[in-house]
Amino acid sequence: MKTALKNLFSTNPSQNFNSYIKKCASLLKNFSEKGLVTGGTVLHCHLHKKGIFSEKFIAIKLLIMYLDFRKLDEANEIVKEFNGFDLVVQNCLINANIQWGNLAEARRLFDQMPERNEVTWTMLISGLMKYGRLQESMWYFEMNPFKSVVSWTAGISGFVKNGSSFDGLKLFVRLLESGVKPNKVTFISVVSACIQTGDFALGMSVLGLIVKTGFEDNVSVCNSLITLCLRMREFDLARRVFDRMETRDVVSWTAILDMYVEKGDLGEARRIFDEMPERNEVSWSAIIARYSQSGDHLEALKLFRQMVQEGLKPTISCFSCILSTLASLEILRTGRNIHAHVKKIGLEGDVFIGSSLVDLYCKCGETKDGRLVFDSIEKKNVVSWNSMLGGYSMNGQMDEAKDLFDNMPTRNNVSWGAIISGYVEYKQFDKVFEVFNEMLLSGETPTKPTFSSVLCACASVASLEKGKDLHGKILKLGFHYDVYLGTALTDMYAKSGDIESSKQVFDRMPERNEFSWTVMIQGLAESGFAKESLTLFEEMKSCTSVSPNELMLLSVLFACSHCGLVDKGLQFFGAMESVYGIRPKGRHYTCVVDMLSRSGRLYEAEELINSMPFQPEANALAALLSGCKTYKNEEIAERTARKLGELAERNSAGFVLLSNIYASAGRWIDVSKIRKLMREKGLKKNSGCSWVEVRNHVYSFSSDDRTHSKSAEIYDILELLRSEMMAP
DNA sequence: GTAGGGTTAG
Repeated sequence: MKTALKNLFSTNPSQNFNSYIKKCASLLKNFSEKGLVTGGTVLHCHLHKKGIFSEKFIAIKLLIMYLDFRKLDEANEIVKEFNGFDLVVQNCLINANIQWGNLAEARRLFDQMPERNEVTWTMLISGLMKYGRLQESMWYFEMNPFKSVVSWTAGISGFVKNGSSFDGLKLFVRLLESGVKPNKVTFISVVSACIQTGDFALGMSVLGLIVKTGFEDNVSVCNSLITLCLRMREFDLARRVFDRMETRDVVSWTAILDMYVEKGDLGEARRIFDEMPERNEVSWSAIIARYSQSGDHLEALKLFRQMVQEGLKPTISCFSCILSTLASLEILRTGRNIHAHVKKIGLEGDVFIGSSLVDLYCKCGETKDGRLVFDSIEKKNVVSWNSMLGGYSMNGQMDEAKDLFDNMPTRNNVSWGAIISGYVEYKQFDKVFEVFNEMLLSGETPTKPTFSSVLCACASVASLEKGKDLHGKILKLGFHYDVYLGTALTDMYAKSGDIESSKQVFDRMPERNEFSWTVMIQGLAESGFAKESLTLFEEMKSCTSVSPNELMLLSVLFACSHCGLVDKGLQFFGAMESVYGIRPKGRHYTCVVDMLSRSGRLYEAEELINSMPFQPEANALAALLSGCKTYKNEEIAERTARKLGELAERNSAGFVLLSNIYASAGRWIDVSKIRKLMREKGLKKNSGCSWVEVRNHVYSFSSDDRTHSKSAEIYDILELLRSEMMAP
């Protein structure tokens, strides 16, 4: 900005007046577009000093600039110079009012004008279209005595932008009949109408017309043709159009970049991006968005920083994309900075940015901040509602989530999925099935992730019946080829005790990932097929590139423990850190302690506990104690019980185990002492629970309360049964 | 040739 101004100030206006004026005009336009208020004001002062201000050409540019900046006093000064009744000046004022949304004022100005021209009419037509007032706009269109190609195009593109492509195309036919020649802008709008209707044949006949009228060499028309081919997934044709273009602009390059992005060829897209002669915000947005979507959040963040460093202003979509990247990485600090920046430039209420901010705050656990942003979004859409709903749901605020869900203006399958996944995550399984059934009744088709969460619920309550039902629905939709759903089905069958079906689903999966192998190895181990589990683990290691994880190794240790392969188990345990790079957790130690204790290797078990770098789980001590009981080792039992007592001070599991051990030894006085201690400390044992399934509804029962809605009746019947049984 | 219509990303 500074250099441009300096250049201008150093040239003498009288030398080449016309080019000087042109330079001023283009600078003013530039300042206006980029919002550079200072630059504009400085140039205005300069022109005033030189006395060039009276040039109408310049004065209009200044007026537009001040209107853009909303500097009304300055704008009024200029209007006064013209006594206020110049046609062009009036047109500028009408346009400004339309941009600001003051349609009534724009119409008032229009009505009181002594004469109007083509531009006056067109501005009103396109202005009304912009605000979706199609009928009014068409009324003015028909009244317009001038009807140049620009007003025809304003009408066509207005329809297209409002999603009424068909009306747009009808208007285009009328244009052809009227004898007015369409121009490049008309064709661009018409092509975009073809894209919207998805009618490729129509697109091709428009292409024919474009060639016939000689617009096939126009850069912008070709750009829109490339987009048409892309949307119709005619990638080769798109590439051909691109290749035969003589000149290409940044839009052409971005369109072809988008083609590779669309094809999922991120490598080629990146190559194009690096080779592009020029890049703008949209090109950057395209590549950043794709890195973010494909999960390479760090690369997306890197590119975003680079973009800002190169002095480009991120667009709304770019902000929203980078906010969602930050959400995935859970980087709240940077997110808050961007939030502050977005607020400063007045974009906080934007629906895209707002929804991303809601998501960011919720993913970082700050639902309150998320709610504040949500409430500030001006025109909420279903995505914003879903972000807030998902936010509550993922943070376990199910009451808030349900409340929001019930009050949503519109729901889609993502909304249903969000609330269901919350119920699954927070183990309210009866709610899961209730809401899922409601969803099916409403006619909504569940998404793959939704099926996956409901299957997880089936696995958790071991409901084979529901699981099979879901399997059927998944087959019908052709979702069974999906890795995640295949894995979820494998897990569901294994956890519901149908290990054969589980293995069958696993074997038929066209593709397996780390999770698929994990659930199958775990399923086999926990269903008592220890040898098969170990064989599968070996198969995975030798045939795939999947590397063992924490859970798999736990299953492997569990399997070894259950088929008495103590030394093999110890070998795996030893290899965990050195070979697989996984530091053993408490549960791995517990499993090995259990394995040693069961086989009577009590001293080794005790030694392992003592060598642990952190506190053992209460279960590890209990396993050792139970081994001591089996192999009658009073000495170790004594020491272990003391340790368990110490542990019990801090955690209820220890207390429960200790009291169980006392109970099995018949030491009832100690048992009641412990129970009393637990009550005093406010520790509560998680009570056991069982359930029955009646007509698609799961009823759960627990020992310590009467939560069932019909518990009074149930107890009455129990009493009745008891008296029946006692009767002689 | 000062005011009005268009294409790329989400």
